[in-house]
Amino acid sequence: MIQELKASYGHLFEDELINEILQVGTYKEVPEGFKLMEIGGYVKGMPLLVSGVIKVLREDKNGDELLLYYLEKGDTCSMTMTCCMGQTKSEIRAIAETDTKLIMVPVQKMEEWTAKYKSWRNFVFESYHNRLNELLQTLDSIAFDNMDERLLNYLKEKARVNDEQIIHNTHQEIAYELHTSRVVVSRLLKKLENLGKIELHRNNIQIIDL
Amino acid sequence: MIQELKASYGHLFEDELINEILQVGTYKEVPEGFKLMEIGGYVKGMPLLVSGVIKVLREDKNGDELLLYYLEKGDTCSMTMTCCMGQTKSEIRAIAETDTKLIMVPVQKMEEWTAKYKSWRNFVFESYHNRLNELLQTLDSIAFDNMDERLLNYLKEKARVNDEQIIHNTHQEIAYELHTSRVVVSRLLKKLENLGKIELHRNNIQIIDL
DNA sequence: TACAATATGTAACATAAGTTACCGTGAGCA
DNA sequence: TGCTCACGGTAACTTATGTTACATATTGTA
Repeated sequence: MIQELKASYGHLFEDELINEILQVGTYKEVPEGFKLMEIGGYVKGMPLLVSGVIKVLREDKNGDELLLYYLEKGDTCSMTMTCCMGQTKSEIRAIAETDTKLIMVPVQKMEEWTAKYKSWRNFVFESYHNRLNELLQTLDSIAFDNMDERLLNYLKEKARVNDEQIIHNTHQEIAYELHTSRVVVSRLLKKLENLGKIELHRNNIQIIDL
Repeated sequence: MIQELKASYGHLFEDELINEILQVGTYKEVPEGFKLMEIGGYVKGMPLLVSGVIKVLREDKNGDELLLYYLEKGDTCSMTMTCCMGQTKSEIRAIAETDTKLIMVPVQKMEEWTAKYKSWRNFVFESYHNRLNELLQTLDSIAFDNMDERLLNYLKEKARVNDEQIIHNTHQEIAYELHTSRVVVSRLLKKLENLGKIELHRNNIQIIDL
């Protein structure tokens, strides 16, 4: 755990803080698809992402989903932080997009360290900053872009976070995360294929040139 | 200024912090329509809202706007906070919805007080929490609701923050904040009038029963 | 009063997206 | 092998929203 921590957070945190994290934090490995946080659930700890990707989702009245953003190495979940402080329930769902390694820190420490460590304060504020901006970008995309642009962004982001030129998802799964229907996704994907930007295969999409 | 501050924040902050704010803060009154923050602008201070309402807007590629949420008495602008810390530019525009009284605090103090005062930490975190949740609600509305529902929510919110049953806006202004066209707003407003929920007049809308 | 500017009403049409229905294909399994 | 099922392709249609155009009404003001 110590190497993992230092590799991802060593440049951010002073040694003393690293040591505190080692003492109270618990190391966790979760597989792809693992549900780390459910809507309405209470938050027991704050996750420090060491490797892997976590997707953060929002749910509508009918139980359908919408992808908000991804968390990556070095990130933490701001939603979790706010929930910790206020003792309120989670507003979002978090699911491991890939196999993921993380360190869970008890919520009480969070406030303590904010007073004690400047590096921790910076980390927390920067984290909020990043998350707010990601949320704004998602909002932009939904408010201002047509579905074809949103789909394009989705494919780009997905390829980026997974570091792969093949998207391993069915049209139905993509439709779900974009909060639209499978038919619409198939239609737009076919357009992209005709433009030579992608190649469609069963259960996966090969990215040619986005 | 001291009465204003104590009235709005006295129950939140300890006396010592109140005194510090009085020493370094500057009291400001701005009229309706005053632009407090522009997109791309750098942030000089953090606003503590004493009275009035501030609307926070996002801009698209064409320069058109979208209302994100309102700030009210006791609120502060999380975006500002994150910008202060990171020395980055503003992602949003903030405009006084009504005549507004506020106290501006220099950005350096922000970090200092986070270490020093537990009440300030709580305030900052709660503020983030509220803003994140408001942003999520806005996103829900845009992603999941039809325009008629969004319009209804808009009218309700507007009536609430201004504490008035009459909305003093043209259809064009409403369309602008909802990021749609005037014709669409007129159409949907007329529907609401036919349902007996509102009465339409020139330059204002009387709310009957939303 | 006459005029210009602004606000609103409304029709007619265009387009993006959602919906339903049905088909063929390929993968996995009995 | 043959069956089932998930996946993807596509047509046909509906609906919400955006667009263009024009009429009418109100307000302020020269």
